[in-house]
Amino acid sequence: MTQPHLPQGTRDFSAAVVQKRQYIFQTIRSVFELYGFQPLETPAMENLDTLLGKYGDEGDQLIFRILNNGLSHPSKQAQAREGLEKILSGQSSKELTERALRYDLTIPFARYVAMNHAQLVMPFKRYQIQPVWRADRPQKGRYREFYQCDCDIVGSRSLLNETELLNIYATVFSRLGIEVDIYINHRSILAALAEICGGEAWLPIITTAIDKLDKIGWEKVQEELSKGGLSATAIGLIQQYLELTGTNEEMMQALLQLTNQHPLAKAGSDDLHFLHSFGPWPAGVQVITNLSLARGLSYYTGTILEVKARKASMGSIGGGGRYDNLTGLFGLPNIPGVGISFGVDRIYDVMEQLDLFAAIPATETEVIFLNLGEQESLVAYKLMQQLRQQGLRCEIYPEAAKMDKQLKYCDKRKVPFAIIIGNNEIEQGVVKIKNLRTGEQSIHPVSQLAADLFR
RNA sequence: GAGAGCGUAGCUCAGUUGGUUAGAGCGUCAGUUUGUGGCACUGAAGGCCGGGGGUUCGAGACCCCUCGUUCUCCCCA
Repeated sequence: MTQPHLPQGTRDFSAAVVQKRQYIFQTIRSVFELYGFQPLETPAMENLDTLLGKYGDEGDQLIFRILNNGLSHPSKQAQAREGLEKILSGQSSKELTERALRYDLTIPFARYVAMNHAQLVMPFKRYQIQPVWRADRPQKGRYREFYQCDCDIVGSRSLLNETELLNIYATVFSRLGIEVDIYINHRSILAALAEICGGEAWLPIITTAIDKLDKIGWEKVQEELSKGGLSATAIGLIQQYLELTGTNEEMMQALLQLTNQHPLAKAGSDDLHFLHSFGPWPAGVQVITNLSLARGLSYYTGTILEVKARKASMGSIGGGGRYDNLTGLFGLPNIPGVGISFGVDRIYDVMEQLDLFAAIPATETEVIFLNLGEQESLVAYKLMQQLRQQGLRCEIYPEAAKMDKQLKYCDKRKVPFAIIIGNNEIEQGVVKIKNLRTGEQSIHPVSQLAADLFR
């Protein structure tokens, strides 16, 4: 018998961790609801078809696939072998796997909207807090099972939606006490850049390269661009683009000059200008135009945003953007949408790094009844139930162990009060309350117990 | 998909250039104290040194394989 262990990249959460995580969930949920979003839950698994092709080639590789059942049945074996050949040659195989664990919450949401649009009141605002799974190699801040908290608005092109999302980010991180930079950029600006560099086809190469600027520096970005086949002139232009600095106002002006008033650049710059007009943001929150922000997911078409914690070493703790035609993938064209996501597991790690959990009130047991024997424990049990009725968190020690041991248990559990009911107390119709913090003991008539405890 | 580090008691870790019977702190259990915790003292239990193979008179240590884990790149929350 070997030691049991967890699947790679997953975790158990002990009581203290769960309470802190719940605090984060609750903060996010309450802000979502404050802004008028309604909850949605979707299944852990989706049909593989629903997910494939939505996240790029690398994303497809990271989808956890679920093996079909019943493959060993004689009637299925030939198909299964056929399927295996497909898998081995890098294709996907319906014969072996037709379902997969969800990779994010956005695509299942798009699937839901496509299926239910007739019933939905547009613009439709939903939030969703559920785990997602990715077959990534785990490392710091990266897990194979983690929670996302998404909120999206579909059926509206208004920039007020982006404004709402920025405010949701600002409110949540302000309430959690995390100082953040919210970076924003616009796909139209990147598209303009690509067109000037030779056409739309260059967009993926340019975006993936410049997205790494902060991490690998211009030299390496330049290398990657030239490997990707861009001309020296184009690379020179991109360099000028990335060197634009200053306030949003200044950057946008320089951008328009650089792109020769390209209409796409103008459109993007107008949007960013609008979003910047909504400050000031809460203390500790900054909204910053970052022209090197690109984001990998290909379905974004408008505003894109990403959140980084200022004082922590951690990748992005949130991200999102506008997509014009996500439900088009499921046969429902022309439904625009915009949404953001919170990465709870990374937010937790950041808060742990920065020691921001101090203020969370714990919900622990307030009273433990000591067990001094069979008869005594029955009396204690009845009293305990009365206190529970009144909302006091109580427990009884389940075994008539030595009092020494029971008190040590109370001590370790950090319970503030122990109640002692033995023969003596029963005969006199009283209970003894011991304050574990001070060591003081007091005698109370049974009828007075609740009143005295709540005082 | 590519690369690096680390696996010794329940936990955190020592363990010298390879050398007797593998250690500490914390935790657990028992006792000092049969109805009174925290502190202290005494004692006990607890290890195939991740697994397999190899080198050697001798391996926790060195080599190979493997599993697990952490981290970096890629990508992402």
